[in-house]
Amino acid sequence: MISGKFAITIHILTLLTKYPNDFLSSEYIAGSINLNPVLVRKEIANLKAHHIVESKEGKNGGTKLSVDPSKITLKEIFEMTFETINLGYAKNQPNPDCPVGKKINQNLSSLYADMNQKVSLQLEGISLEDFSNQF
Amino acid sequence: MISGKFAITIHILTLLTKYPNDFLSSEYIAGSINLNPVLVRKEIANLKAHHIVESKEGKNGGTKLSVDPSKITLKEIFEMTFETINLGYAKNQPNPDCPVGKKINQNLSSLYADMNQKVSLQLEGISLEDFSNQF
DNA sequence: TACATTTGTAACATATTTTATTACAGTATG
DNA sequence: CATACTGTAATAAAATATGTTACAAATGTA
Repeated sequence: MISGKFAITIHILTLLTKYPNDFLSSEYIAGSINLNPVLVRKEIANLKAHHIVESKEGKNGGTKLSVDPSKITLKEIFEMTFETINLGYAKNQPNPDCPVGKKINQNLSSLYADMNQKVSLQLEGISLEDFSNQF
Repeated sequence: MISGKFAITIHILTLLTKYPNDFLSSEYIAGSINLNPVLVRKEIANLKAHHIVESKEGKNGGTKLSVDPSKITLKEIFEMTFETINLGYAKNQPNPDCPVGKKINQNLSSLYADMNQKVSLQLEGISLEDFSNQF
């Protein structure tokens, strides 16, 4: 999994929104992000799985948006990248004999769930078109 | 830097809140978190720098809260751990000749700033005491 | 048809970040 | 003065993220 997936994905989608009629190659996109084309293709594979872009193989191939950028929000993009807001958990099984250790992850989970809800509400209000218009 | 700093710090502070009259050793705290005591001491060093805990060296030493847990909020704790909500940036200098590459980080920054504001508002409403009372 | 170009994907390599360990000087307690 | 702590640096190990190479399959075009 790529972290910073969201940032990369937004970058890709913004480019596709700017050139809605062209199939952009992963090489071209990678040139704008300054990232390895293979990583770009991996993120595109994810977007394809969510049916928001389509690719054409072979010569003059590439990728283009397959949805209306005014119809998709940053919240959906956020969710497509499998990202969630969280500030970490106790990774090493905390001590179950300690009242705090026993419940810490559960309580953090519920805190993070609330954080995600707040952020989702915000992201829901921003369409890909809105975001792209800033450029 | 420790990631999951927030989670570790909250864990430490919750324990200290539960035993407000004792100096807890880093070994004891590490036992609840199931983490290396040195890492616990590093996080405590940070808390000390923010004057919210105090430590005693030597035999029977340890750490205790030095503030009223009803007076400190998760927002302050969040900020003490130097964490911010962000979903990544273009790390490799994106292409400045591309209108998107040129502004992507700036636009992401501003998006993330809004996210942080939303989250901060939420965390501001939860005191350390509130959080600890869940255990 | 043959060639060039591009996606799709796997396998592997490198770099970065996190987490853990070891070590030991300094400090308080009894 | 022995013991049990903190404080901190140096180092090691593990985990994660990112980059590279390679190549099959697809597709447009000369």
